[in-house]
Amino acid sequence: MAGKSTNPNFMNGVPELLILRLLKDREMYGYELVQAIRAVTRDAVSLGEGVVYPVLHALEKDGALKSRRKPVNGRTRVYYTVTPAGQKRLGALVDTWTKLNDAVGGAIRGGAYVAA
Amino acid sequence: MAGKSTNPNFMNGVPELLILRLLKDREMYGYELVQAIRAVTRDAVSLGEGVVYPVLHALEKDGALKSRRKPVNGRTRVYYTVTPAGQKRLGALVDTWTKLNDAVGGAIRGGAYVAA
DNA sequence: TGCCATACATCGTAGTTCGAGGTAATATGC
DNA sequence: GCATATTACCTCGAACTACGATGTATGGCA
Repeated sequence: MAGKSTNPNFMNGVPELLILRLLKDREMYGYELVQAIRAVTRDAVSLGEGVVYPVLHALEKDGALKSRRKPVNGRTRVYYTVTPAGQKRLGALVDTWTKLNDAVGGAIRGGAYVAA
Repeated sequence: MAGKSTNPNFMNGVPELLILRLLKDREMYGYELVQAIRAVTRDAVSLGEGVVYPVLHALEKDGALKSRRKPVNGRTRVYYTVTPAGQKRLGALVDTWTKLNDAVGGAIRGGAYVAA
């Protein structure tokens, strides 16, 4: 119920945010994203392929991403780029994240609840 | 799929953290917590009773909280306090939250991945 | 008396994330 | 030439959270 030795439960929504953010800088493919996320968060966040691919598909279906297939060395890679809708979505995500962050951070530090 | 007009999806695990944090300062009852959370986060986080009560029950079942019933003006309130186990759990939660926060914050701002 | 706030609680639904597993092709080591 | 690891895609079932709706009951107020 509490003891899941994998990623913590604050993770919800974070994969989507991270993926959009990384793709904003440059075109990438799924397998590459998996490693890029580990690298950019210095292993603090480690998403498996079973997380990344479904998010990618969902985002594309929602029109936030566009994909193109590109054969490289016989293997086929699916590269993703962020659409304008995706940029907007990323902006909203970052905004919400920041707000929530301030609120929770304040609660952790501030503690004191001044009753009416 | 994306358009949920309620709380964002970063919320996972946050209710538990917030509840433990508030109860660490002083004994409180469920209904009070619902409002305290709104107050302390300045409405950035708004948890319904359908969120707070189940979390309270789960935490007590896990030994992180202790409860006592106290009649006030004919109504019965269930007051909760944090156990040593709960304190430890809160500590771990805050730690994890902070780490994740740094990682995601860095990814949002930094963009570029600076190896070692 | 009717209504709202207090105060507890549970249920079904919806959405995420996770690990495990499955398919292929290329590169590497022996 | 052959086994293994790496690259690269993908899907599935299980588990968990969080949510709104709903239900019960009491006290205060008009």
